[in-house]
Amino acid sequence: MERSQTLSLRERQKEGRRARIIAAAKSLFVEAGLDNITIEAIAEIAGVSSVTVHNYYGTKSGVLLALVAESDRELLETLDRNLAAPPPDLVNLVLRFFTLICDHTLTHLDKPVWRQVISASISGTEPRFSKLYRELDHRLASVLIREIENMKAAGRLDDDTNSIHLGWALFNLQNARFIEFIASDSKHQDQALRDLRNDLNALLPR
Amino acid sequence: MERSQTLSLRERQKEGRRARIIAAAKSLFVEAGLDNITIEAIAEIAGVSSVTVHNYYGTKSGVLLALVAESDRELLETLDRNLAAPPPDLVNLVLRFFTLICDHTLTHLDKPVWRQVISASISGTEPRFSKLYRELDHRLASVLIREIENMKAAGRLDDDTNSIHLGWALFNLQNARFIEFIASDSKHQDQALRDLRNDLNALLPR
DNA sequence: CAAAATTTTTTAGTCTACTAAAAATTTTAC
DNA sequence: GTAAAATTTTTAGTAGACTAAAAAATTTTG
Repeated sequence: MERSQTLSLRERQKEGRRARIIAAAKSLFVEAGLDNITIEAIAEIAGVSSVTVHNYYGTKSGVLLALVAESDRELLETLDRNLAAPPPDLVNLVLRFFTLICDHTLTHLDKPVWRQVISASISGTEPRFSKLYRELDHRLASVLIREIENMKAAGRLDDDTNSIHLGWALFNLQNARFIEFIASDSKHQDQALRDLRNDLNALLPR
Repeated sequence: MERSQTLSLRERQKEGRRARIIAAAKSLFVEAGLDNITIEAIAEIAGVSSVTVHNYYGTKSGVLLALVAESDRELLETLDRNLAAPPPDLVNLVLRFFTLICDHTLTHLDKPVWRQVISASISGTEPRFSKLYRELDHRLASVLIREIENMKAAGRLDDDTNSIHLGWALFNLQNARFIEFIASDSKHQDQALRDLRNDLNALLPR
């Protein structure tokens, strides 16, 4: 709050509007779902005009994108913090990774909203969405790859393992279960975890 | 054309309109993309009013759904026909499976349209879409599971392999690469195939 | 062939995202 | 404090999905 020297009044006001808009959108989206919310409603709660929302974020999906970008930053921090003590084996590494991701996503937004996010990332209508998601996937896979290399260095994994290929394979596997988890309201997280464990046990040599 | 006894004139006309609508939609979707096509345009080419299109299919996504349902039926037939001679090992089974799916999807619709399909199946806005997709995934995974059991019966696979778990794991793995393939215009099918091969080699014991 | 039943079309209208331009407001710079 | 610059709001409008009800057309039925 003491940085009035670096940011002009105008910039601070803009920042404030931005923050108010995504805060309003977040609560409304979770409350009623993306499709049932109008830009008008967001604008009203944020105390700006609907045209301003458009000028700031372009489209309704643009607002959602901003929401998600924020959440992504935190997820990567969370992973770095909580994967610190590396699990003893591959299966538990992936299960832990999966659990952290599920926990994180649900504390920020709910399933219906995440569905819209994943949906938008695939549809390609909003190229920024696709880009953001590709980048996030890359960063997440990198976390797994890093951990695999740590395990290799610690002698807990065969030396001729290809960390990059294995990392991506495991990421894709858990991501499929993540999407399945998000796509269905009735799918519980512990069930998804069991399914993933079955996947891993069926594939990996013991 | 000789079944005027079983189908009344009215039913045949309805059938005809239905067929004309999805044929019109198919060509228009591929030509210009879902978002750039209006119901009006579909109706005009099909020779009906726009209200009729709504009455028949509900929403624009509903039209797309009908298109996809048709394609699904054919895909399952194709798989049954072409997987007849079972490949010698797991990796080649999955690679073949993947190739058949990619080939089939691209002969029917193009990537932009398939993106909308996958996107709609996840968004959950159109519950029928999600349902159709869950069912298709189930059937596709069942094909893999069946082939795995054949391999087990032929002694080419360990007897204590859990076919169901392994089948789903492999399906999810190839499906992740399929979605990646569809999501990006620049991703070529042979590159996707190489990626999938790397996934499989990294995971499966040799 | 005429009445009844069915279905489509026409008509009219709502809703909301999104856009462009003019008008009003507010910050900034001197 | 005032002129200039930046930014928001107001205003006005387009487009297209979707809906409801009345009107028109067509098939079916006896």
